[in-house]
Amino acid sequence: MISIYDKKVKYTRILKRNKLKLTPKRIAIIDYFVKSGKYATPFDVWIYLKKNFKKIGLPTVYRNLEKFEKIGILTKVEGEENRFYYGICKIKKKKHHHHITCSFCHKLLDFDICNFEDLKEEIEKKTGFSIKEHYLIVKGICKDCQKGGEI
Amino acid sequence: MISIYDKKVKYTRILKRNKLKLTPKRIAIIDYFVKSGKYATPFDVWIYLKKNFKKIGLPTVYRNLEKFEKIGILTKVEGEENRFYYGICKIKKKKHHHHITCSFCHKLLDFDICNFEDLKEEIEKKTGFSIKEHYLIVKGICKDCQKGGEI
DNA sequence: TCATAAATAGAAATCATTTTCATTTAAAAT
DNA sequence: ATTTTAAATGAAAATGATTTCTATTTATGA
Repeated sequence: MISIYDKKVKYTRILKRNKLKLTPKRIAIIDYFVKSGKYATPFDVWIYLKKNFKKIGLPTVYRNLEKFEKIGILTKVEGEENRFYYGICKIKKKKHHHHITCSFCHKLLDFDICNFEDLKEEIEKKTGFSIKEHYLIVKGICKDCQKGGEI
Repeated sequence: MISIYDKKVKYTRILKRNKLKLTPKRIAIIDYFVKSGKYATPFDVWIYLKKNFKKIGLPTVYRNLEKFEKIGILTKVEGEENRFYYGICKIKKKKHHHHITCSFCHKLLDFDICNFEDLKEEIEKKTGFSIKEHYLIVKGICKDCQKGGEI
């Protein structure tokens, strides 16, 4: 098990390798995701950063999340209501996976269960399409929300 | 096989039954979907209506598409780039189905092939979620675009 | 320490969608 | 057929997520 400190070091190294400058805000953003372990919207991250920085713009958050996705430390997932979520993907490197979201608290989890390949050919035959990609979006109630009312 | 004329009559009847007034614009909107048989964005529909009506606002299209979905003559599907598509669903009444979209021309088709039930329990066990719904989103190249270059 | 390219703030732009409100209209009541 | 009235509409403005622009600031390599 890697410590949170080691994780931060690790992510910092990735920033350097990708020639991204190491700014306090970037460290705070990574920190946020490492600590929470959850998926969050740019707005969520912004709210968190405002506690620690007098000046912090929402565009900065958007820009950095986008860059972090590009270099592979965050994963971008389409969530509820046309909003995008970012998070550190738990599934190992690029392994095919899908997402499940909680309808109450909007929590987002990864899982690597999928049986799409069994269907692919049948769908191609029926629709005439040549299939390139697929996403399975699953919604339900997460463990926490099943117990405790709303959140 | 029902004629397009009969279809229009049928949809008109549904409007009446749902206490929606029969306006020329509503008829034109239904007409559009019956004729084209495709999924389209509110904007697409608006462009079409502008040819026949001097005054036609985009909000009117949005409002009507929303109502038509509510009473069941149209299906709303999330498509590419945060846009929603509406169309007359080919799959019979409320039968479980999914959607496939063309990455080139954004065409959208329904298909009723799905093997999610085989996975459900496994995902619930792994994530702790109680699953309520799922969507399979498939992307590829449609028959037309496979042949003829771009569109 | 300095030079410079990258990062940032703040404001404004975008773009799909929704709301508001005054006007028009379909259809129910007369 | 005419009146009544609730629903439908147009036009403008609001919304909300996201992006772009530009001037200023800052991390970092020389």
